[in-house]
Amino acid sequence: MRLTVEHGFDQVTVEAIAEAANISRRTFSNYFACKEDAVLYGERLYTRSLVRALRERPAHEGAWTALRASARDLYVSWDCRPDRGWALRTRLARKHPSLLARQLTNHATLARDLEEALAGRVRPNGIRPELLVAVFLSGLRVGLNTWIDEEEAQDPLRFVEEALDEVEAPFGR
Amino acid sequence: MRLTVEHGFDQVTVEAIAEAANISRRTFSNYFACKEDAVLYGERLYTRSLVRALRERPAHEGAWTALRASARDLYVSWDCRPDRGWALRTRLARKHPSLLARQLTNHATLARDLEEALAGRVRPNGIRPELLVAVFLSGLRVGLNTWIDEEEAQDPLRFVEEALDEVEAPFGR
DNA sequence: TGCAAAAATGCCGACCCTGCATTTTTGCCG
DNA sequence: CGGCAAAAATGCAGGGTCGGCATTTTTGCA
Repeated sequence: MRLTVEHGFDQVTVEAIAEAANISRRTFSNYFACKEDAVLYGERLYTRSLVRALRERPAHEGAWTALRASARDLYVSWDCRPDRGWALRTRLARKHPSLLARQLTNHATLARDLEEALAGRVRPNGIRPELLVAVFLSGLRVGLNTWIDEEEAQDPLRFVEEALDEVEAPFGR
Repeated sequence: MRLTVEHGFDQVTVEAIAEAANISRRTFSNYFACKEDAVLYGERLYTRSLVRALRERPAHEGAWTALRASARDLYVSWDCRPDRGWALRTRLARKHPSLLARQLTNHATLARDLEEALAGRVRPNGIRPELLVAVFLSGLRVGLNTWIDEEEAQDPLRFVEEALDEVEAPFGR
């Protein structure tokens, strides 16, 4: 991230990252498939935390309730102080297609993991897990994007909750 | 697609594609940024058609109605006979992360185009276009995936409509 | 202390991607 | 029909990425 901020993502070579980390070019490849993965590594950690948070919700909670609660839990577990790096990474991904692509892939993986973690929970109207998770992640994503668009000024959780309310509400229900 | 089916996606080099198409390696790059783009080119055409279909819906229709109708319109414009290649490509993308990544990127582009094409339409409960489109595309994707999981036996539209009904229904609305 | 497993490294070949200069093809006008 | 400018295709070279394989260095532990 430091090198990227200093020189721009495209200018940073894997070799430079390896050197800055005092490892060989080859060793870098033992850990990351590409530059993109290295930059997005932090994101990966968060997605795992989210899945863990969901698994740890009480078993009696419904799927949707548990999903929303796990987002809150994760946020609280950061002491309600979101990682600045997170916003930085997302801004970067907006500018660099290759990063975005990798981020989308991570998102897809997260979706599958969440679906799995929902096993056994009651779902609104029996909606399929894939659909429920997709709706949830859409809300999460749009909420966080809004937060970033607002220069990260306020509480990200607020924006996320708003977006989730918004997907919950429509269709004259 | 032919080369991919014959030798496997990973084994096919850009050079081989160029040769099979009787163009030079360099010319390939003038048209596609990478192998993945070439394979997914057909998909790109469909997404464009979908956006066009949406634009051509009567202006008085609400956003959600227009979205659902445009999916039907597109399907009908294929004479209700879905492209076999489409299923083939999606199956391929399931196995190859690099293809999946590219497909997800295309999906993101499609989402932005649809949001734009929704301008001026009334949206359920005033939900943001990003969210509405995300919900719609989730339904579309899950529906089509279901169709593929069922060996493309039945009418894909049926699965799509079911999935869309499903995202429309929950949350006790 | 010694040694086997794990991690890191070096080297290399195959490929991908792009900019630039050059050649070929096209489209069209007089 | 010939000529010509624009567009398309090509060749080439440079800089990167990725991954296999053999080798060396570190680690963890009996």
